[in-house]
Amino acid sequence: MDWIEKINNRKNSFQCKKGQPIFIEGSAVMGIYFIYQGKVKVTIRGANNKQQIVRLANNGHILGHRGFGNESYPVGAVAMEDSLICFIDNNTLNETFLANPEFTIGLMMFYSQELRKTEARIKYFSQMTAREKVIYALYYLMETYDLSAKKNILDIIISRQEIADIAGTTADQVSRTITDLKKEKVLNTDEKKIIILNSQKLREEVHAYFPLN
Amino acid sequence: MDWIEKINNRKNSFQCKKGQPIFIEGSAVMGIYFIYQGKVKVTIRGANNKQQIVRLANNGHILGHRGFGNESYPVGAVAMEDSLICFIDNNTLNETFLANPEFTIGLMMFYSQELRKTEARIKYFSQMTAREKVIYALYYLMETYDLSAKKNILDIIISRQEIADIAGTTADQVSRTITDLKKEKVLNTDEKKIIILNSQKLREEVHAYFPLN
DNA sequence: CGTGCTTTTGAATAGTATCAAGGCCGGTGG
DNA sequence: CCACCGGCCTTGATACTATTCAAAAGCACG
Repeated sequence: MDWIEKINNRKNSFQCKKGQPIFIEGSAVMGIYFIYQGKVKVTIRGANNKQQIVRLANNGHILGHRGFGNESYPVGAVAMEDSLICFIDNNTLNETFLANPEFTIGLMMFYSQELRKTEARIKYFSQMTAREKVIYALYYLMETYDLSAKKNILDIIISRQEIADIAGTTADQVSRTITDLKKEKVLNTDEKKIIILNSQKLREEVHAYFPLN
Repeated sequence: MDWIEKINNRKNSFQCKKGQPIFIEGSAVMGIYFIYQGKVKVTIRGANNKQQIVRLANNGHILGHRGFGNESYPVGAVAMEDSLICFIDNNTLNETFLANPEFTIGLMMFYSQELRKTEARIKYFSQMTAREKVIYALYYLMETYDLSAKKNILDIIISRQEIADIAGTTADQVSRTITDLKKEKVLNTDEKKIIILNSQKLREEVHAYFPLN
């Protein structure tokens, strides 16, 4: 995505430390954000403050776009590691839209794809078993935060509870499933990091839910 | 939504009978559709061809926008009653985007809101009980297809299975829940139509999942 | 007046969340 | 250096919920 370059002259970036919020659910929309460098989780609160991770974001990804056209952000964003964030205020954004229709179309295509992915996730949540949900969460982590080429290590430190918040289940179930997967030699853990031994097996188990291939 | 007027000069409409597909999941994207008059369900196939309704659409709503920027539609659309559909092909659409930036921005805002709604639904699916899911599905039906003013009748003929496909549960559970709600005097059924007796009660039960109020 | 489809209801089963206890590890303070 | 503490992870037992299967009733249709 080359949006960052297009708006680079107006950049207004800041540092965000691990665990620190970038913007808070329900707060007023000031503009949108891009991640220069870092890892961010986008969350939404449910009943009894149970939180659900609706998206994971990586370098170059956009944040806060759900607030566009609304007064407040429907979701919150929290840095999962020290991150460098670029902020673009509403005025700059609107100017860019009118001056550069192709930029607008590009952003619209991004929305279209996000919508597509999100609706696919609804299917997963309503039809998968707990085991499948956990596997899908791991698969999602693998896709978003590339495995380090050499050792298939998931390059992120993430708690069981956070995996559960992605999968839509409990930390207990995540732990059980990971234990099972270790016994089946599908993955291994080392110092809080997850090592994928058999990504093919993971793919097969959730494969039935994907459209086509 | 006044998009229809803006593109009215290029209109290309056709009739679609109940149960008939408007476009099919996985088929090539030709353009987008608007509903002049009718009721449409947007569905996505899951494992073992279990289908999930991701959205219900009514007069004036847009269809097929998920395909934008992709080769094939990720979802399918089927008429739930005889409907009049307006089709706009890709070329016309692209011309309109470049010629009319405000139209593009308007459509982008629509995407933003759809994304917002869809992500909220993920929360429902991962945290609600079966009873709550059914109530939410009824609530969704009420919001989308206005209750006929006089008698609080849901103006749509819909099977238990279809309600289950919205709620993400089974037809059995829908039947049980509806029976319970009848005993609780919350609703009643009459000749396949659902009559809401106590919409306040319905709202209260799913209320805890909504952001703010 | 059958035939087939949907709805309803019951019973058995499987799956999941919850609760509780124990283990592991890192940090803190004596 | 050791003891303690708190957080996170793991694992077992339990209770509950939901799905599945099966059967019967209702209904539309030819």
